[in-house]
Amino acid sequence: MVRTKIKIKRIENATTRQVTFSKRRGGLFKKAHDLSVLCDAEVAVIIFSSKGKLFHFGNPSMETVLKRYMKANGDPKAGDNGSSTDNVEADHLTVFTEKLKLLQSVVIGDDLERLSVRDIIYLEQQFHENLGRIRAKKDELMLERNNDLMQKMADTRRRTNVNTSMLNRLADFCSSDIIGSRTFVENEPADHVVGVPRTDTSRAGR
Amino acid sequence: MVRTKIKIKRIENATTRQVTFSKRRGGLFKKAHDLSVLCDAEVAVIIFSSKGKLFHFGNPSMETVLKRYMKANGDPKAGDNGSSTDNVEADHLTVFTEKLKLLQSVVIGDDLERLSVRDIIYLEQQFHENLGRIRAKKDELMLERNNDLMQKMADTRRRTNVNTSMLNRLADFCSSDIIGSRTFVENEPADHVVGVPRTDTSRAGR
DNA sequence: AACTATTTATAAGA
DNA sequence: TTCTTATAAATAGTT
Repeated sequence: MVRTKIKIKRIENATTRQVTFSKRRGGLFKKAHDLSVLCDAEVAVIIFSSKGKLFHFGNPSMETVLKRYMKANGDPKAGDNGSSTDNVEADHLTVFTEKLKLLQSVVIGDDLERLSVRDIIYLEQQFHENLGRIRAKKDELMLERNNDLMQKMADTRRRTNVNTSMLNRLADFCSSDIIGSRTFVENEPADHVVGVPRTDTSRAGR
Repeated sequence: MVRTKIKIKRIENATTRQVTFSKRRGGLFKKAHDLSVLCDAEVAVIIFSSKGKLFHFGNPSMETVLKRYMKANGDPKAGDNGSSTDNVEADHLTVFTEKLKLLQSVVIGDDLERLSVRDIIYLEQQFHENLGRIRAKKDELMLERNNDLMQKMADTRRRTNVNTSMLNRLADFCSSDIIGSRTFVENEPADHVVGVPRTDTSRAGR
């Protein structure tokens, strides 16, 4: 985000992690507060630090929001509650995160320790195939996006050139016998084109 | 925040409020996710829109964080109930199968269609890293297994040789002057050794 | 804790 | 809704 861009992955250095936690916790609470005020929403945020310390924010209050959540979503332990567990639309990022987490747990957890050679070869194959699909999809997306960009640049250049030629004609017309012919330069060379960035599937092993 | 700075107070225009809600909800979930990953924290966010619709985010899961919150903070209504359903350790093979199924759904399902370029690059990275771990683990396992095998073969050969030499001595003793010296052949050449199969981690990126 | 150089989030407009 | 863009806000690394 700032002096340098960082990857969203666990910060290894404990001090840095603690500082970042403190800063971002404050930021998250502020965002939660702003959202609840601006949009008249009820919001609760619960955070446990890696050392187990609890922080929370609730508007109008933790209890209000949690009770409402239990009612809407079904308290897992507190007995029944009519019907309404599936009208919840989980956020897309949540779904994505849930799946990734599970994926991590397959490999990071001790599952890997307990697998047989046959299982692990199967797992390797699954990951390999999926990686291929993901990369194909990525290339497709990036190519698409680049085509859009090139299209836009072409449009811009065309418009610019039209303007330039009009200006030139205007200049010719106005000043042909006063200061001689003076033309405006184009502000873009004709071959200023964005190439397709290399997505380079062969380099996979970074 | 942008084209103009706004005051943090309820947005009166309903359309604007709805649009802002949608944008900021996404932003809040992303920040919550980033915090949990970067700082190894457990985070839950619950949002009710002004029209009563529920949205939530939880890492590692809503339930995990909420239970922990109840325990830490004292659940106002549901009295404690230590250890009921969550200390059950499911069968290992079942867990593994479940996880693989979920893994499939990440990529085979239509999730892939809905991902942004950023998400997909992240996903690629995850798969790539995990594939590396899996291959390393596989190598380790296979090497280990091979060492075991070699050990066993060496033992067997040693025992065989001992037997052979005993038989030879017995034969010498019993028949030295009946049929002359006859020795038993060893049943294995000395350099019959199993090589380590190539598992080739350099091939990671295809 | 304060400082900034950057990145990220986002309000308004299309 | 989704995209674009100018600008505000958040924040990583540094002091």
